[in-house]
This record gives sequence, C-alpha cells and structure tokens, in this order.
Amino acid sequence: MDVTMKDVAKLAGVSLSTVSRVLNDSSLVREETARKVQKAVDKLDYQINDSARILRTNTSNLIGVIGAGMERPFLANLLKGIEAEARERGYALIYGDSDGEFEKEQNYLNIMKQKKIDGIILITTNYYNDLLSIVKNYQIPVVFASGYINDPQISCVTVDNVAAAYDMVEFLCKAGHKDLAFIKGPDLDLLASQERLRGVKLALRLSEIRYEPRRFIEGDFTFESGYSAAKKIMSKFPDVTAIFAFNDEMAVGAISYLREQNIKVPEDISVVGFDGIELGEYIDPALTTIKQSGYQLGLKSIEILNNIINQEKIEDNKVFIPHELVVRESTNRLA
Amino acid sequence: MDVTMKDVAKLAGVSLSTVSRVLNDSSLVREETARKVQKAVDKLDYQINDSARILRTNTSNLIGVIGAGMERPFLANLLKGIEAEARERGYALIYGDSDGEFEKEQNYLNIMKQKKIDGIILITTNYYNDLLSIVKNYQIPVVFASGYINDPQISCVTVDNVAAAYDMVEFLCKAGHKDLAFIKGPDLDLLASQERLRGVKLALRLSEIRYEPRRFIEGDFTFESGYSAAKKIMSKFPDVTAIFAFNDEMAVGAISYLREQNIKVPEDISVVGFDGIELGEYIDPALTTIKQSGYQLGLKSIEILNNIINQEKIEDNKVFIPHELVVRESTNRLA
DNA sequence: GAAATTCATGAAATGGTTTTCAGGCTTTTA
DNA sequence: TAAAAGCCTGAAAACCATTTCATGAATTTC
Repeated sequence: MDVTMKDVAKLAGVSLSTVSRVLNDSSLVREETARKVQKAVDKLDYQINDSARILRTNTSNLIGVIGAGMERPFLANLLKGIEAEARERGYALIYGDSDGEFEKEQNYLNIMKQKKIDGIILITTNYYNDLLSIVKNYQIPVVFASGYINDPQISCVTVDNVAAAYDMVEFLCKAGHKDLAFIKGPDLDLLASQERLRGVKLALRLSEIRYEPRRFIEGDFTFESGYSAAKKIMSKFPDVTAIFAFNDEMAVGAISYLREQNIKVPEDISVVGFDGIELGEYIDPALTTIKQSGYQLGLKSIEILNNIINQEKIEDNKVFIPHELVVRESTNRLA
Repeated sequence: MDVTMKDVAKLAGVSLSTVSRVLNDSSLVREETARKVQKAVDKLDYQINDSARILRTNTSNLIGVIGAGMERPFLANLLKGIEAEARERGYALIYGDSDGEFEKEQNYLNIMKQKKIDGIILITTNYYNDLLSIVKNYQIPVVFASGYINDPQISCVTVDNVAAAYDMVEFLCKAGHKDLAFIKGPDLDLLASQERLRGVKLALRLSEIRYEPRRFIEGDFTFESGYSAAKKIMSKFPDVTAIFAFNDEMAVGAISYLREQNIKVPEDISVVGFDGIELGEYIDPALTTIKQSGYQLGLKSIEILNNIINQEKIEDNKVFIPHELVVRESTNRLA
C-alpha cells in the first residue's frame, strides 16, 4: 500500500542499503547516486515508516510529557515552550495528563516506555517520589519541570520558589504589613507549594512575625478556590492587611470575593499572587505578583533533557529560571 | 536488553504465537495455558514493543493533535477534553503546535503520518483549505475541532458560531444599543472569526443597523490586542455604546483600556465577549459572554474521530455543541 | 606495473511482533 | 468404531528499516 524503501530502491536502481544511507546522509555514497535516489524519493513521495526505524534503532525522537492541570495559564505556556523547543530539536511530543493521580501517571509511563521515548518531562507534582523510583528503574532520561527535586541524580528546572516567596513576603513586610494571611496550594503538592511555604516561613522569621499555620488556607490553584479561601480568611482574621496567594488565579479569586464584600483592594487589603500570568496586567486592580516565564521554563527543560539524552556534559542538575517581583496596583504601603 | 515475547514464551514453555494470542486475549487459547503465560508476563514485567506491533499491524492507537494558540484558556480546556476522552478510549496523543504557520502544519502532518496515527484532530484555523487537501490525500480520519468546515466529507465539531454571535448582537440591540463596535479575530481565521462575523451581519440586518466594515477592528484573540483595539475604537467612534469582542480575553483587554480612560463599564459602554472562560466570572465587572465548553468540545471531537476510525455509522458530520448567552455585569440597558 | 588502500555498493541478518497455515489432539456424530 | 468436526498450538512468513560484512572497482603507493 504505502511506498517503502524497496520501491525507492527499485526505481533508483540501487540497493536498499544505499537508499538508507542517502536518507541518513551517510557520507559513504557517491554524489551522483545520492541524486538518483533523492529523485526517486521525491517522485514517489516516500515517507519513512517510523515504527520500522524505531524498532531497528531503538530511538524514537519522541519525548513524553506528563502533566496535570495544564489548562492553567502558567502551565499552558510551559507546554508551549516545551513544544517549541522540542520541535526545534527534532523531537515530537507525546502528551498525557495525569489529573494528579498516581495510577494515571504510572499508566502513561508504561505507554511511553513501550513507545521507546527518548526522554520524559514530568510536570506532575503529587507523587513525584513514587514516580521517581519508577523512572529511575526504567532508566529513561528525565527532567522535572516546575518543581525542585531534592535528589542529586535528578535534573529539574524551576523558578526558585523559596527565594521568590521570600522576596514577596519581605516586600509586604517592608510595606508595613504584619497581619498576613496566605492561600497556599494543595498540601499534596510537595514541589511548588511546599517550597513557597518554606520561603514564606524564612521571611517571616527574619521579619519577626510569628508563623501561624492557621493563617495558611489550602487552595487548589483555581479561581474558585481563591475565592473561597478569601472568604475563610476574612471570617477568621478580619484584621488581615495582606493576602499572599500562591498563584495568580487564586489571587484573582480572592480579589473577586473581597470586591463582593465591599472590601477595597488595595486600600483595605493588599493582595498578591505568584506566576505573573498575563491576565494580572489587565484586571482591576492590576496584580502585584512574582513573575516567571513558563515558556522559558519549557525551553530550558527540553534543552536540559536533550543534553541528558545526548549524554553531553551537564554543568548543573538544578536550574533556576529568573523571577521578578512586579509591583502593580493591588498592594499598598501601610501608614 | 529488554524482555521480549520470546523470553516470555520460553519461560512459559509455549510458542510466540500463543503468547501473542494471550496478550491480545484471543479466545482460542486454553485457560490453563493463558494463566501460565500471564504468570510469565508478570514475573518478567514484560512490556510490549509498540513499534514492532505498529509495524506489523499498521495501527498505532495514536491520535495526532495539531493546534495553534493552545495556551488560550478556551483551547487549553479543549486540549484537556481531547486528552481525557482519548485516554478513556485507549489512544495516546501526539501533539504539535503549528503557530498558525502552514509549513509547520505540513511538517507535523508528515511526522504524524510516519508514525501511523490512527486519526487526527485539527484545531488550526488559518490554512485549513490547504491542510484539507493533504489530509484527504493521506486518507487519515480527521476531525476539525472548533471550526466549521463547509465540506460534506469532513467532520467537524464546534459551537454554532453564527447563531451564537447572532444571539449576542440581538441581545445588545434589544437592550437598546445601536452604536456598536466589534473586535474580530484575525482575518486569516476563516473558521471561528468569519463565522461569528456572519452571525453579526445577520443580526444587524434584522435589527436594521447598517453594516459598516470600519467598525470591525481586527484583533488576534489576546488581551493585548483587545486593549489596543479598544483604543482604536474609541478614537474612531467615541459615541459607541457597546463593544462585542470575539473572545473573552480581548473583551478583558478592552475593558482594561476603558478603565484606564475612566470610561465606565457598563455605565458608559457595554462590553461583551465570547467563549465563557472562567476568568470572566471573577473580573470587575463580570463579563457578559457566550458560554461554550471547550472541554465538552474536546470530548465530542474524540468521540467522533473514534467513530470514523472504527468505521461506525455516523449520524451527522457536523456537530454543534451547546452555547448559552450569559448576562453578567458588563452590559447595560440603554434608557 | 603490482600491491596496498580507499571508496562505493550490495547481500543478508536483525529488531519484535502478528497472523496465516497446517497439524495434532480431543470430542462429537452416525 | 470410523469419520467428521472442533479446539488448541506451533512454525514460519511478513511488516520495513538499519547495519555489518564482504566484494569489486578505483585509486594510490612503491
């Protein structure tokens, strides 16, 4: 049915081996022969059978991506970056969403292994420890994107969540805020949310503010959860002067609740987010946040994964992408 | 290196054929034999070599997805729906972003063909005509998601853009708005934006409002473009009473510009969007919009593609998912 | 001008599965 | 009890590319 190398060989009047050599531009073939072959390829519109190639070579030029909650703007941009850089480097992407469930993660891992992926990007955060042991066992090159893994063997690229969260709290404290509340991520999220928590604690200590776990309301990174977290915060701590949400969507959700209650942001309460998604520039009030680039993170992840795959020298296992505190309208200095 | 069917066969003391039959649960194998084989499979942790299977069977359980601008919330949810339903039905996804460039689309089409995908979902809108002829030529089952294709052979699933845009304009007119301006999508986007434009024209005619092309400013579905489109609109048509942006992000961008100019929404100008992304509920003012579910659209697309792949009877080539006008705070009745 | 290299090519083995075909064994039927 | 039918299994071909090894031709070297 399909045209195969055999057909090309016949038309060009050469052997299979020669066609293969031309297609993989081996240097060992006379220019004239190569031209002849190329002509046949063009004429027949020959397309390689990838499965046959993979079967023989055991390399697929395929990168697996397993993520969760990828519809979130930050992660959607991360995926975009991954795709762009992967394509640039000649990889195709096979993409699976785990919904944050270990079983699905495992499942995709198996499927991807069966497809002989060259490497894998993990953007899933809940069960990374279990995943890790599987991946190590499979011996597949792996990069964790957007999460810090405390394992010297594992590469990861992420914003420095500790430092960034620290910066934000420091900024709030310097602006005179002492009565803070937080909307953290899911407790299951051991990579991003826990790290940000660490940064917060650090900054609190240096600002001599007591760390009160009660003041950390759990959200799940959605608008909705920010909204209801703000509600809880206001009922428990009506005197709060600043709310730090661990991502921008939750901050927007919180602001929305406060507006509903006729509480002015930032006059009555300052609200800040994390990620720096585009949306934050367009809402009212524009959101003060920590800006990081998901797209850049994606590019970098593939770059590193590619290095691992090609067994190139790697300078550093843990890569931090830049972050920046951007102060907009949702924060106020206290008198 | 890897464990193959041969190893399983040897351990189980049967032939390759039998192992294969067990794995594909052919009925022609004695239960006892099957158990023996299964035990060997488990013991060796055998994983099939997918490339070999694809090579032999010419079917991959792989679905290709080519999209553009997938970081937009609506499309990110569409992708999520596609992934969920594909997984449910035993497909894996190979995903490529075309950036709206024909060359990249072509390129991915080739790659995917080489990988023997079982079917393809196209979410790319600019060059669908050229794509179409390629896809037809390749004889790959295809579904266009989020765009209406006027070709009886081609399946597509989308919101009824004409009707929805019509509804929105009708709503505005009935609220007393006559002085309208529009932020449309890229002129290259022949699927969504042009269809919405048709709906608008239809409604204008019925409301006896003159269709003035000047009043349609081109955007590209980003916040930013909505912002600058609003700027253009206000300078050209300062008396406008309502702005209809062809997606929510542009509406939010427009609102942001108006706020900057101290123009009150909805008191001075009503602004409406399209898509009904979650964000619209949380901004100030909450956005009046046409709500459709990207996620549902994704599910449905895979469902239909699956039918085509399995050559099942298809009731209808063109499927419309529901839409709903949701009126929130960004619109006003004129006196 | 003969021997030694280098160069260009082809034949054949290989990768791991599915599937057809044939054959042996057991069970049913007359 | 012999013939027919049905069931289960194995051998081998097929899918399509890559790669090793061998070979013949062309070039270099002494």
